[in-house]
Amino acid sequence: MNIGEIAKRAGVSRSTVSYALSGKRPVSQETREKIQRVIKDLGYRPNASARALANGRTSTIGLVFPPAGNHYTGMQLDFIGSVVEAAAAYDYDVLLSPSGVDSDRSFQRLLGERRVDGAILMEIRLQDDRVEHLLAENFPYVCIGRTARPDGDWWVGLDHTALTAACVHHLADLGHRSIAFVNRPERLLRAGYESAHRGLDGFTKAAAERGLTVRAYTCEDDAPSGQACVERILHDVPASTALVTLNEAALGGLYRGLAHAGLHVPRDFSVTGVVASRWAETVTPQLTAADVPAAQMGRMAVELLVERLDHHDAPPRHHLLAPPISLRASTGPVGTGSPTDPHRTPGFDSNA
Amino acid sequence: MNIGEIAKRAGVSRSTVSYALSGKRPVSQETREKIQRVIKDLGYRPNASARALANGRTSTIGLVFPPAGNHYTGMQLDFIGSVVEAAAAYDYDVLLSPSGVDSDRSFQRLLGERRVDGAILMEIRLQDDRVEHLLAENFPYVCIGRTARPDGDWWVGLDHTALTAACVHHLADLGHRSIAFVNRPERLLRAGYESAHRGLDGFTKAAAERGLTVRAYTCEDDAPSGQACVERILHDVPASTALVTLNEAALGGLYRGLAHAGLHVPRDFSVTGVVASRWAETVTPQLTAADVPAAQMGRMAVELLVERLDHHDAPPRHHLLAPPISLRASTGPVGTGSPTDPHRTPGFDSNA
DNA sequence: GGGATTCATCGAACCGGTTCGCCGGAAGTT
DNA sequence: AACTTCCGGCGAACCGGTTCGATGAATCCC
Repeated sequence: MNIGEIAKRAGVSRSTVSYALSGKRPVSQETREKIQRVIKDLGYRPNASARALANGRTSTIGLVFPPAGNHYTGMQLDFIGSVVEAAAAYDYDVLLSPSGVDSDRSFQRLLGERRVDGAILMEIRLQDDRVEHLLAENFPYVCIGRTARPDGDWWVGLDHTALTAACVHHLADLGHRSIAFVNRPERLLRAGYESAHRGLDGFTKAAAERGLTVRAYTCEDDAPSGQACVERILHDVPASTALVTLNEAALGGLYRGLAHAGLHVPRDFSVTGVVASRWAETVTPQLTAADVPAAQMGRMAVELLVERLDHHDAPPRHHLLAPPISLRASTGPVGTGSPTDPHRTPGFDSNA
Repeated sequence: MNIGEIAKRAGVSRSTVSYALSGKRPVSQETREKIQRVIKDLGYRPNASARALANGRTSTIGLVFPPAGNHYTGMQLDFIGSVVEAAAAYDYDVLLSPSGVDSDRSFQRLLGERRVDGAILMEIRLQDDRVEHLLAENFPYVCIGRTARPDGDWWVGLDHTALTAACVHHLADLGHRSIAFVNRPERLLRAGYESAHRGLDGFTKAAAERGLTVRAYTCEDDAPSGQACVERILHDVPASTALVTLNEAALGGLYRGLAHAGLHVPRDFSVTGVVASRWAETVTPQLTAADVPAAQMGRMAVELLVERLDHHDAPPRHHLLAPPISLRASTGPVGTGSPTDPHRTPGFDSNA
């Protein structure tokens, strides 16, 4: 069922069918209606590959995000969902590419073989070879996150530096003097993930400003690691009374670790960080956090990309977001009781 | 940069370049090397649209899942991740389509315009018009979930009936006599989502067998709704001592609701259900649950689809999974104390 | 040494759309 | 009546690959 078949049955040429569909040249009322009737009867839809080949656009955007194996976080889910939804509104499909680096086969497929018109990159690194590559190729893209040189680039990002600093100030204002930082996995920090780096920077600087005792940890993206991380924190600095985290996936484990140590949140120990509100509200007590507006960021990324695709010479644009801290229930003033004096029996989780 | 350019620079015809690349006809060592050198120098990669047009296959599979707006669950994330990863192993890309029903524009784009070679459908309904449509069109697909008529169909699914029944028996064995069921949102139940229906069936039948007092609830896919749901449960049947849930996204809220009511899990109240292990381990105490092997299911779905694509006349296959209940820490024998006698102060979550 | 075989390569057609240039006839102008 | 203008539609070329049949040279066999 192709355009030739439609043309034949409508008794016109292929080009006339094409013009009737695209409207790029006038077609008489009469023939247009005849063509549309045939199309409807046969349930014809133009072949996407042929169309893409002819006009050089696939109407597809690539969403590049690191591979699984390790875990996905809920925030990534929010990004994916909002990107897909926003793209649909602009009549774009979304192709998923699980690539962390330039050299990935998947990345080459997507771009080299022109499967997509443009790309949205997630999990940006400060030095990101994917970005360098796209820049060199002049391939349209938008980053969710920003590299070390964000000027003249297309991105939508969070001001992690400001956000973690705000968390520190919030805790310092409540009287906390010894605070831990729970980062993303060490592997990601080493690889130069921007959120991990900028978050750590903001934390460190703000802590120095306030003269706090701090210690930074890395933690895998899962609950058991979060629990283990809290154990390390309390072992290293038993006087710790609060933590700031970027690690959404470990959050449940952090809470569990504190509960096992007999520490009540927020009475004995405060927890805050940078987390999507949807997940911050999942834990009990609900997390006081800088809410990551993941859905909004996904939408914005699509909007920027569409703009870039529509106007090939549009000047670079970006959005830097710094949402305020939402006060929920996981932070409070430093308690008077010793944190090693549990208010309830540790180890109530019998098979831990 | 196309195949003609490569041919010209290598001093051969276009067809020779094509054969050198595909290996479908022998090409002399000498010319092959020359061609490969030129290709490498120019960084050539064949255009995917042209290739798709010529050989009628896009090397892309569609992943059809309901739109956002409502929330995505973690389980869906696991499916998406594992499908993408498995597809990559077979050299397929994954195109996301946020469509719940046949009539969605996105669905029509994907299939009618032949953007994909096959589709994987998520969130199956007992009567699913998408499945009917694909069946009628003889379009290759695999369902994650099964319709009311699963015979002769391609799918990988969970035996929700058996799983919820197992949860009931587990609780009954522990002495629970009054159990609540927390289902997915009412909208989904009405729409005929298979997990919601089969899960409810299994729950109801097993409860009848064991002569238990039960009550079933629907609950939106988020924490606040979970909390509200627990309040309803305790209001309706104060003597309830356990619940079974299919609602992963509400889990955190269910726990919070119990905590607010002063009920300790598992001493005063047991919780179990059907949840991916990754999320079951997030909550404290960790959830005793039938672990949804989402990653495995995603892989299997891709394998089935690839088989179907490779052998167009392959007989229908499916996998029905019924993972055992993983005993963690959220269920226990019915306590001796009255459940309305809190062991700790309710409302400790100060801004709830 | 001539006919059959093998091998590497080429040219042309095709996949299913889009787009450009052109043409024939009706309408409008003087 | 002859000349321009306008409109609707047609045919051919093109996008960038794949694939089939044919061709010519080298090799083999009796």
